[in-house]
Amino acid sequence: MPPRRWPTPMAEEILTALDEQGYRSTAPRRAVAEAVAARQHPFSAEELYRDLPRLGRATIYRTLKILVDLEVVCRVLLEGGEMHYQLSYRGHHHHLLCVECGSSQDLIGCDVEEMLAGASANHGFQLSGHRLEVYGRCRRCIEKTAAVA
Amino acid sequence: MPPRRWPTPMAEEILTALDEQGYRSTAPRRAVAEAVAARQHPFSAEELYRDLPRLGRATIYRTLKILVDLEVVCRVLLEGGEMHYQLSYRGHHHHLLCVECGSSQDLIGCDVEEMLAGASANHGFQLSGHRLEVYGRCRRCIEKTAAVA
DNA sequence: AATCATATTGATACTATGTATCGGTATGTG
DNA sequence: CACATACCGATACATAGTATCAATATGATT
Repeated sequence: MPPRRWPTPMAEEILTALDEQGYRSTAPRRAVAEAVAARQHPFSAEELYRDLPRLGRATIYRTLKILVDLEVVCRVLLEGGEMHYQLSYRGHHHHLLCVECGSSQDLIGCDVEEMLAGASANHGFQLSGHRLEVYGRCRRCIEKTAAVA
Repeated sequence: MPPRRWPTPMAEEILTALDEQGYRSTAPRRAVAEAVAARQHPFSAEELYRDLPRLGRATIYRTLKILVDLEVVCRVLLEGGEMHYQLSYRGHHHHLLCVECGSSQDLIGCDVEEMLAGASANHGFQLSGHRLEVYGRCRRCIEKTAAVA
């Protein structure tokens, strides 16, 4: 087993992003960075709060908001309408959300933007943004079911 | 001016849809149907409640939920995350939402489904649904700005 | 038209997901 | 090490719903 690094590499990236924008390095923010980095699946703000009960609820929401602004974390809207958060690479992208295990993977090879631009133009509509979430079952969950049957 | 019809044609369609599914015709439902039909733009449940203060809040939400299930009304997610509702034709479709005037128009000539199916397959992902909202400025608002300048 | 099973209502309380305020504290800059 | 201020946590408030439940309205039946 390799030695445990502290802070975790992903958490460190978050903290670096904060520092670059002039945000102060505080204990609550370091704790949030670690907790966010440790999550494998999209999580709700309240779940994060439960992970970090010694922090104030407002601090959780405030910090998440900053991280979303910095595009270090992105928001993911579940099928039922619940808002979840997830560590993310910067830049606009979409998610394939597994409704069974809750996992998320980035959707690549899908030029929605271009298609929307064309369709919008036909409506005389000046496109400024969009939101797209895709729901279904991931490969792992499909295989799990197949194995049982 | 043509004579005012009562109930309004659109409201009548809503009430017919309810009746067809065995829902009872009640004064609150008739009031909601009229209020929904009278709305030109997507509206929030709370706005509808303000329009109909004599109805209970729960009734507003309950009735909206039924209408959404019947696909007579559809849910529209605004850019800021607020959920709005809108009278709608049945079947899955998407919206072009004007961030300036709040209007909504159905997006046609955009085969998102097909594109998503292909992209999902490449990820070994079994598609079951998606959510897409498009934000920008409608033709009317673009022209309004152009006229001023 | 009166009866009656039950679908529906509205009041209320509760959950979830945030935002605003504000006195007190920690940070990092000079 | 002083100090301005960014940040914190507690609290209250706002919005968007859902759950419960006693009281009532509906429509089917007689």
